[in-house]
Amino acid sequence: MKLQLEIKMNEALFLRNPQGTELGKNILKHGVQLIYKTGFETFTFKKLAEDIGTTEAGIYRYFENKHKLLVYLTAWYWGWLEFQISFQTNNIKDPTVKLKMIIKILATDVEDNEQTSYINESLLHQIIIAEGSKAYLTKQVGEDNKQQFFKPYKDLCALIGNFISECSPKYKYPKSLASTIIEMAHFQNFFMNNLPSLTDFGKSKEESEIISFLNDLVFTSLKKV
Amino acid sequence: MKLQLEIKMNEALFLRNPQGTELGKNILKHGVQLIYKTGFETFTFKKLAEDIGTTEAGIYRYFENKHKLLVYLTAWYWGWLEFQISFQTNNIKDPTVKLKMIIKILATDVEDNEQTSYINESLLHQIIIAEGSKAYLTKQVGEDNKQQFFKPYKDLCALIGNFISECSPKYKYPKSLASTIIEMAHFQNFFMNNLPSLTDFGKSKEESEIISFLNDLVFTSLKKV
DNA sequence: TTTAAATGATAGTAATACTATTATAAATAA
DNA sequence: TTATTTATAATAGTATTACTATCATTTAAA
Repeated sequence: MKLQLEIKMNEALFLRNPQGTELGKNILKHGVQLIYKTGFETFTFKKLAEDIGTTEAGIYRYFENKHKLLVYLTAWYWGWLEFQISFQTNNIKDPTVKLKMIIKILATDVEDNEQTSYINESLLHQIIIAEGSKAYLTKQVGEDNKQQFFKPYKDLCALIGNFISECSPKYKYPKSLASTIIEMAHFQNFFMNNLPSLTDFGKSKEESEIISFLNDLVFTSLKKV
Repeated sequence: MKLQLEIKMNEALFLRNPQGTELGKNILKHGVQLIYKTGFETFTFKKLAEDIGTTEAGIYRYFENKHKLLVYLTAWYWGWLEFQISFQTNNIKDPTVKLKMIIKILATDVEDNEQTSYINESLLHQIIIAEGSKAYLTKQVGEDNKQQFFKPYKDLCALIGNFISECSPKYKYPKSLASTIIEMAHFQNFFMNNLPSLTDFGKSKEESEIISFLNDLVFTSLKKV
């Protein structure tokens, strides 16, 4: 049995549902590849169209502009990740164990390059590390937020925050600690690979060290006071 | 006595030293204002030229492109901040007290809008919060790093890392904790104001709470094990 | 089989991100 | 003081980006 995972996306993110057509899926697939390859700044719909073998106008029928595409991809990623987490931590009761697993999932490169989906999650994970913040670090963040574009991210953050509170009901900053974990799982990875002196992992470049760092950070904070 | 603070900048960041001429200073001054107002994405040299009352070509004589200007401003900011820190924590011996002060400086909005300098540090601080990461979240980060564009940021991080090690010599992740503090001082502020459910400060919107959060994060981590 | 939906092909516009040239004003050195 | 460098202004021009519009054709659904 091969099950195609279709993540329900916020309809305001696109003009035409890209998950519903061939061209749409190609936009997502090649979009991920091209953004990964060239970076978001130099990525254009024209280049993407050439890559796919369609026209610029064709892509504009799906996405209003490249910012929307980026927000779409990040939303897709967070939705996908929450699914991964709920799947992998299913049946685990101990919130401490659960939190540890979440940290590991967050900070581990996605290798499982399953071709089930039109989106290469491994590349998308790299995109989120390097470009993800740009989805909200804009002047339109308020508008975008009103339209619920960041809901998957906020949901994940809330989920993690709840486990933190379960672990340590008296801890005062569960949500901020949750967003810190998420952001740092990515930033420490980016730093390790690109600005290594900002981390303690520059030599080894092992993501396992990032996991240790985050575990230390979280579980000393939660040590029942 | 009114002393003009001139921060020595990496020469590869500009074509002509903007701190040395009137137009140059205007580019910095109005550049900060305009980036603050419109956001980095919609900011262009043309608009900046109109603002200043000069021409696009005039600005290109100082900066190769807007990315270089952003990197310049971030480098200036980190240089300025390190000066602020070394000034304000001078004569303090206890590394714990020092670290606390640094966290406070990092997470406190710059209000002191002194007109000594052509750069409005208060606005620049806001720019760093919202746009700062874009200086290094690019495909050219490796090149830019080779040219030492991020040295002021790395120096500050090293400085904080050293205080962390002084506080707690056995702590294993001083640099990563330092970069986490720096980044989170800004990100939690951005989240608090724009995506409040990612923090625990959405109601109050008090930066003092961010400081408490960071202090808790750091000093539980450093509790002599 | 009709009709609608999706795509392709082509064109066009305004703004962006630059480069180049030439003239002029202001500061500085001889 | 004049000569000369340095900084700026004025203008023009190009390639690319970020779109919008139109119409023909293919594909799929009713």
